[in-house]
Amino acid sequence: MREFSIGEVAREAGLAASALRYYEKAGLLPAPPRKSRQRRYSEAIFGRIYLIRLALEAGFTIGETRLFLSGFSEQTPPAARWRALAARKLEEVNALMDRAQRMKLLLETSFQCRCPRLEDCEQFLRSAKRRQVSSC
Amino acid sequence: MREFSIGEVAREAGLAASALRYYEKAGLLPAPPRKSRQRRYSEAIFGRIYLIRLALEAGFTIGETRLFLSGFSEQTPPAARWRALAARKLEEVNALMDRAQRMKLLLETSFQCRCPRLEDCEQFLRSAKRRQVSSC
DNA sequence: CTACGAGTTAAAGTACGCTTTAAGTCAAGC
DNA sequence: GCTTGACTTAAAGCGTACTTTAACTCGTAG
Repeated sequence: MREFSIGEVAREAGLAASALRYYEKAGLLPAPPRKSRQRRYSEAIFGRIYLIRLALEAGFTIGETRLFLSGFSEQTPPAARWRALAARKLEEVNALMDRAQRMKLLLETSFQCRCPRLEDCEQFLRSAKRRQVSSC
Repeated sequence: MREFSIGEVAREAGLAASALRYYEKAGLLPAPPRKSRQRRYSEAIFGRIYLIRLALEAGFTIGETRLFLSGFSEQTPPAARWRALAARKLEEVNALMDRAQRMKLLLETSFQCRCPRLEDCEQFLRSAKRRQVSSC
């Protein structure tokens, strides 16, 4: 099986080598064997990185991602710890989606608003929240 | 019209006084008149704060929020600058909603996954992305 | 007069996810 | 032997949105 240097892994995974070292320090990646001090990764690293990116891009923090990864290896089926985290995180996701919704509404309604004064627009936005669309 | 100290405003708005001073420094809030060095706010401050929180909670940065606020006062209708910002921001919102979706999917599918080994779960999650739900 | 509570400032600290820097190690090519 | 390029480390830096700290100024109550 092929071995990869940190630079190769970084290139293939689309990350900076420094990010990989950071993940290792943070306990997201295992410390790989070395050849004359340099890290040698096996193909398996890419799967791990995929999971890490999935979690991080999904909005998990580093700590949560570590928990996420260890949630699988420590117990079968996924630990209660991970389930609790997932439940808590689902609430956050819902808040996130609300936020995105509000953001969209803010953008769209203030885009529509032709009020000359800020104070009027404030009313416009407040009522847009309630009535979705109105006149100003 | 009643006047408010920074502490009163903070209490009513549910913010820290330090946050209000921070907003002022950042150009989000106008520098209010002083009474023996202390800030005295009028009722109008609450509307302004409402807009600021709306924008910040919607995911705007401080700089964007400043632009958002000044977008109204400088021109009528809202400046081209603000429109450009809004358009750019709408793309970000869409990315945000995608992210929230992915997050939800990750949480739900990994919640369902009973794989003993991380590597299997990786496959599970990968395929979940394509097929939405499958067996593992 | 003195102590208290609330306000003032500039500057430093916080958390997160990295990146950048400085200084050094190592194998390969000329 | 020397340069080149990729790697190594620890530590500092970055951007965002604030908070905290330290040292100070007030007005009021006792």
